[in-house]
Amino acid sequence: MPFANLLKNIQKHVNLNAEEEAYLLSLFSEKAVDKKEMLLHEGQPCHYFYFVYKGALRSYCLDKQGKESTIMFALQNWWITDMFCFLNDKPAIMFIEALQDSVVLQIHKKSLDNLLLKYPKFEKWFRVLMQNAYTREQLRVIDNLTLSAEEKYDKFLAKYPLIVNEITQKQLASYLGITPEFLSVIRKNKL
Amino acid sequence: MPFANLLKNIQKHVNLNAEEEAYLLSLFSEKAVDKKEMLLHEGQPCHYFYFVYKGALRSYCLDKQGKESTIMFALQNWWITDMFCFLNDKPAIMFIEALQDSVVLQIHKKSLDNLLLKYPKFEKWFRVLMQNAYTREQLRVIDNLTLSAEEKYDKFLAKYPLIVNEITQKQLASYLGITPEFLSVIRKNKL
DNA sequence: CGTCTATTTGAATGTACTCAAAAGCGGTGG
DNA sequence: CCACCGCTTTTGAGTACATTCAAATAGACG
Repeated sequence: MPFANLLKNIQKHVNLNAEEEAYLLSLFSEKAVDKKEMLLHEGQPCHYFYFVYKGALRSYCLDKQGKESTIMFALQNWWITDMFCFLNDKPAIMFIEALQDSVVLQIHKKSLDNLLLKYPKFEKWFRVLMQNAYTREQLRVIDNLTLSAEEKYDKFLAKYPLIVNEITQKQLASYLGITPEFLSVIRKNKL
Repeated sequence: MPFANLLKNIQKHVNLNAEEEAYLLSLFSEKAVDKKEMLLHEGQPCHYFYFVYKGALRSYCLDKQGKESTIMFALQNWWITDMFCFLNDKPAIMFIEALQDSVVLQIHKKSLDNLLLKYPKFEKWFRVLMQNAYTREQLRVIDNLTLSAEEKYDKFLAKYPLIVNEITQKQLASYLGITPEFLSVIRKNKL
């Protein structure tokens, strides 16, 4: 029942009648992604917004020296895309890869635009998503400005205990903005 | 004409008839803030969302050691508040201070809620604000993860040339996440 | 003019990085 | 099922970027 989770997620914010529900679901399609497969590649158009039905994904970007920075991890029931490029029809600046064999429900940018035009009640749902995303990123900025590497690591563990099992140390380091070597040292010092 | 700017700002996203316009404006009130005056103090309820009609504001928070971190600067026609606490009716974790003698147009959280309920078309306006805020913060996270202090400084100058004139070096340093002393060195090396 | 804060400068320090080598682990194919 | 390959993790030495602390100078404001 991939769509049950999706509906539940959206109905937290909007009450839907049968017609709206049917129309909404008609816009999503299911897509399986194998572990290590890329859902989005830097430079490609970013046409889809993804709901994680099952599995785990990661978005990251590369700087000019080839260093990876993880933007976010997405577990079950999370949404993920390269939001800036999705919203502005720009070529992607990020990669999105599957950390495990996963299943996503994807909606095309045009479909989302149509949805919001045809049924403006969905505006609220999307607004709340953006609100939450904004305040989450703002907290992350503050943490990056004020915390030491070790404190950032501790906070990540406390905030996202489920994510830690799905990712490598290198991926976590690239989310925290430190080197994998140094994260290794931090972990050793905890023992 | 403080309200003309406000209207123009909102009408970029929503077309309003006379009734909607009148209702909207009835929810805002004008407030003058002197330089160095606080619009919001940590721990206080954060009931208002502010539109900068004139002047310049800054939001920042203090960590446990008393170190300031600037969250954002807001010039004319920008919006500012402690968004997380505003949306969730929590006590503020930030301060908002006037950098110059300023005038803001403020709307109460309850008024905004009523506005969105009564005229759902405003959802789109607020959604777009949140979208832009989100993608901006995400870029800032990426910059913090990938750039050196000097690169962050250069990027800030390029992106916000108008802000630089309104703020002290200490305030800029606390936005970039470096010490004022080190920013002084960076600047000296440019000459 | 005097006071308070911001900025500059420099020396000593620290946190985290780079580079390199070894060990561990997971997946793949024979 | 084991052996091998590639990637991740560990470990350590040397280094760099940025901080801390302190003192001197400059600027802003009443």
